[in-house]
Amino acid sequence: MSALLSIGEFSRLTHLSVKALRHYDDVGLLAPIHVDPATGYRHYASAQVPTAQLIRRFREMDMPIEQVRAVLDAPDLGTRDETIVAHLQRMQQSLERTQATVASLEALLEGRAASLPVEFRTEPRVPVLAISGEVTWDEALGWLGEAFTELRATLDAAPSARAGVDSALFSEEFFEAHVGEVTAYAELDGDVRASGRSTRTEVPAADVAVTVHHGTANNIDRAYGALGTFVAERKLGGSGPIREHFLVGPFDTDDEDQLRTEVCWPLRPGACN
Amino acid sequence: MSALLSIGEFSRLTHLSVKALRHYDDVGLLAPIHVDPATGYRHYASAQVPTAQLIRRFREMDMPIEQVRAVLDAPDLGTRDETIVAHLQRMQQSLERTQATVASLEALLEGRAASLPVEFRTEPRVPVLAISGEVTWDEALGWLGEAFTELRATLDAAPSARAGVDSALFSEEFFEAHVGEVTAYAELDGDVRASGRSTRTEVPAADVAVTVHHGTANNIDRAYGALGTFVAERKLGGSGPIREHFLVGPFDTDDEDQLRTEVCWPLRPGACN
DNA sequence: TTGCTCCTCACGTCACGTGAGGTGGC
DNA sequence: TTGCTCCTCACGTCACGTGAGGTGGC
Repeated sequence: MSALLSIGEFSRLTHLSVKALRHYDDVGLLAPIHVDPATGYRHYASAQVPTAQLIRRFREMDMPIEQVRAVLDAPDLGTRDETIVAHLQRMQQSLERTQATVASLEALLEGRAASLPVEFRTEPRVPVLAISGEVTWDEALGWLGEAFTELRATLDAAPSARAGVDSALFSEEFFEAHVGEVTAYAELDGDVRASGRSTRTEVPAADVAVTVHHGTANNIDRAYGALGTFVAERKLGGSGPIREHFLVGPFDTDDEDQLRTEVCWPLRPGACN
Repeated sequence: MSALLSIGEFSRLTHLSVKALRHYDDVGLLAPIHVDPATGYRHYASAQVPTAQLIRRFREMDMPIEQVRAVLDAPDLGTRDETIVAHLQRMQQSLERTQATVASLEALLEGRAASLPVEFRTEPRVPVLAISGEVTWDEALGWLGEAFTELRATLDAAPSARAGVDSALFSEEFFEAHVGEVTAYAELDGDVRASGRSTRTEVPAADVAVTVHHGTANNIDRAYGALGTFVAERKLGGSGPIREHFLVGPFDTDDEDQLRTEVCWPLRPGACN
């Protein structure tokens, strides 16, 4: 009862272009039920129309082909729905990011410079509980959140051991290649037993220029720009990782406007003299 | 006063990767103010930081580089804001499309087949006022809207001349290549003077299978699938453009649920006997 | 027999990312 | 002098679109 359709007919039926159908065959997403061995002609079954319609809808939502395959191959409804919901959440987050970007755009377009007060400081060498890893730009916020959650769980065993706020080191490579070493850490005062990914180590001393960023991490480039410009124009720049101290972090408040992040820019040796 | 920065420093300052900065130089979006002729080393000015931050934000919203360039080069604030608003509207539309897609997904996932009643009909050859053009898939809805607006303006001069609802012909190529000839037309009863892009012509007779699609054009593939499957399984399929009659179209209602579109699938000669 | 449909390469698109292989500056 | 930073190709990615050049089916 299921009729055989040429690729052109199937295209008109499903609203997928012929080129797209050939591509879906090539990548094994939607293979015609029969291919003539002599001519290579593709023949689709009318029973494949619903699958094709699903594919078209998922691709219209920009779901990657690998994920479409995962949805189609899902062994049960729960798995399938999870994949779909995960994609929707990503779309939603993307929209929210765009909206936040638009909101932050106006100040930049009007040329309102973020004239941030800069101070100098010598950060001493301190013992810390730390988690390090190779992290990509896009996953950095999530990675930090998990790392601090883990550090906090470990520190709960010895609450008096913590001597500083959640902090992080970002390697130069992390900024320049958008993938590189990131270290989440908390300064220690007392003793604590490392567990999980966390290790006891030390953060070296450094002369730094410091400014405080107010608000969400999405706009922290403005503080970086102001701080880096300030340092560069005075020829004070050094090398080494950039530090951030989360004076008021996501664990402390749900109000993004209340967030406070200290950005510490490394100075060349002797810059503070 | 504006300091010179190496590409690495500028990267850390602006949060743009080194690779991205080189690319923006290659395409002429953000050129360093100085390039060492001997070594090829790029040197950026700290005064370029705000421009870089703008670029980063626009790219974060997935604005194409050509549009970012247009925004940066905008001769006045009005032009600039127009470009930005246009991009935001596209983002918004994309979101709305996704939401609509999600809504329509459930029926498909649950396998609820659209069991649409199909009837056969012989469409006679009729005189029409028509606008034709090569149209791409994505612009089709907008093109049809403009075409019908223009046809209606012309028909206003002779209101009694119209004999049918807004209709359209879609070439096979339009479905198979997602670009091809589309014709918007209205059947004529009396005389009318063609103007603008519109011409007086005729739509040929055709035996067709017909079903009525309820709701927005985004889901019309379901009617196509049901109708095309019906025709194919009975081996009735012919060639030629597919017709749509907008029984209740966007000019008639603002309620998407009220929309009614007749889809007419061409049959082979003699299929109606 | 003539178009027409379909086929398979091969390359282009977009905004970079990923190495490879090599040179100047401190 | 030794790394380190920076450089330029050349190619990969993703989901197709765009021809080019060629063959079977009605």
